[in-house]
Amino acid sequence: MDSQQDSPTGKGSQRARWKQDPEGVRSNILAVALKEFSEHGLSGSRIDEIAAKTRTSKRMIYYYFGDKDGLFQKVLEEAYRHVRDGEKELHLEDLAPVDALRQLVEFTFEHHRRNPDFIRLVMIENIHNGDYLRKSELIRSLNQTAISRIEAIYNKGVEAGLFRKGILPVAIHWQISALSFFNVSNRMTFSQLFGGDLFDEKGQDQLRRQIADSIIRFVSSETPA
Amino acid sequence: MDSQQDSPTGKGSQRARWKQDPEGVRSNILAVALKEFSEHGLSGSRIDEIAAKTRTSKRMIYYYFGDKDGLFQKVLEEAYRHVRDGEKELHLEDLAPVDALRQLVEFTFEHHRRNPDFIRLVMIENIHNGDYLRKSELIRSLNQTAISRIEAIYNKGVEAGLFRKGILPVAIHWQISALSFFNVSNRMTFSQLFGGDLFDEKGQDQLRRQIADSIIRFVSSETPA
DNA sequence: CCACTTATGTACCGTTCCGTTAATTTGTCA
DNA sequence: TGACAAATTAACGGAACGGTACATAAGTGG
Repeated sequence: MDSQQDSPTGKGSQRARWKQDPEGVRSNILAVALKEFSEHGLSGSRIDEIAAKTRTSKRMIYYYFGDKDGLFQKVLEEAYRHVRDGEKELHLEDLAPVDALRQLVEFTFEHHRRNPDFIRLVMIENIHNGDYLRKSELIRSLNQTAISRIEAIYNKGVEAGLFRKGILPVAIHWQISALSFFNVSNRMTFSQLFGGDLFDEKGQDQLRRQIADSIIRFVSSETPA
Repeated sequence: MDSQQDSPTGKGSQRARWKQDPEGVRSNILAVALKEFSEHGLSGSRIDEIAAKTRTSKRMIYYYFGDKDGLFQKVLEEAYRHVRDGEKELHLEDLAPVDALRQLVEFTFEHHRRNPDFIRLVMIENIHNGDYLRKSELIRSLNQTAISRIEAIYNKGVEAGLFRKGILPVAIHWQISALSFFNVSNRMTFSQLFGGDLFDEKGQDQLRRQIADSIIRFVSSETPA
């Protein structure tokens, strides 16, 4: 969720020191809209409010994105891309299966934790029955790597006799996602109902290790130390 | 989310065959509003639309609930009460720790699955930073039983040498909630990104057993059969 | 430097939507 | 049965909001 200062169209931009800056305006709108949507939801956000926080005018939003739905659609796509990009920092190829899995779980946990805007956007998208995701070819293509990454680790672990057979990689991914996602999505209500101890810095460290343990135990053929 | 047919004020009602029916109207509004809010969110819902689906008029909503926020507040409280009531069916006292825990997990999983409206309401409440929950004295009081129920099972398990020490009951509850909640809350996006196999009847049966296994393994001192 | 496309700002329109005003009907109880 | 409170209806006001019309500036290619 940084971007934005690269106004004069970053990509090998031949045209420097311009007054007009389509790409910059576009991405500025997207950044503001992401924040606004993730804060207030789709119908809770106001186009006028978004426009006001932009460096440009309301007219530009309609010029580039057509309407409110179109804007939300693009915001969602941009957010998915940004988050999936972040996951590329992860390199697990030469780790032992158990270490790789622990690494993956803890990374996912932290990654979600650092991107609450994205999480909230996905919550909102789920409230809208995934309608905007459905319309996006782009996004579906970004996600199969998550499964194959797990599959590689899992298969390696099974071959080494460390993991038990018969678990679907997608089920492992589901469980990792669930725990990492819930940690952000339901923080507000959970901490109000059951106290905030799990969510301060120390609590989160414990939780992160704990869910990594949990996932490892889940797939292990024996109890891990 | 049944209720509602008990119009002539259910509670040992002395006044039968009435034309006016305050309690009936009130609960009819709440039922319609629950559905509407859980479907469209707080700002996405229209008071006029709710009123239209009611057996009464818009004015009555304001008469009984003040404004939109007040209505949402009461809907939330009502939903929590209803769901917590449903949990009273559960009796685990005389089961062995492992069986009790499995029972509790599978029950929670199914219970969430059967109450998607409630789940969606909680998602919405989280998007609004838990503001409405915060204002409700009522709700907080309903929830401590969830923790003590787990604590009883866990302590029994530890004493019997079946469970390992050093886990917080609230962390166990957190994990059960996360898995059961995510299963409903993120169904739309998850199934679109990774396929729907986990969510048909067979997939859900497997998932339910699987997460029960997972929780049990998590607390166990040894690998379970 | 001119014709044409792309980008941007201003002012405005029609509708939706929350909430209210004012009056009426229904029931209570002394 | 009549005074008073509770419940309910119909119609409306006014602000908020999504979207557009129109004018114009900035940039491009010939």
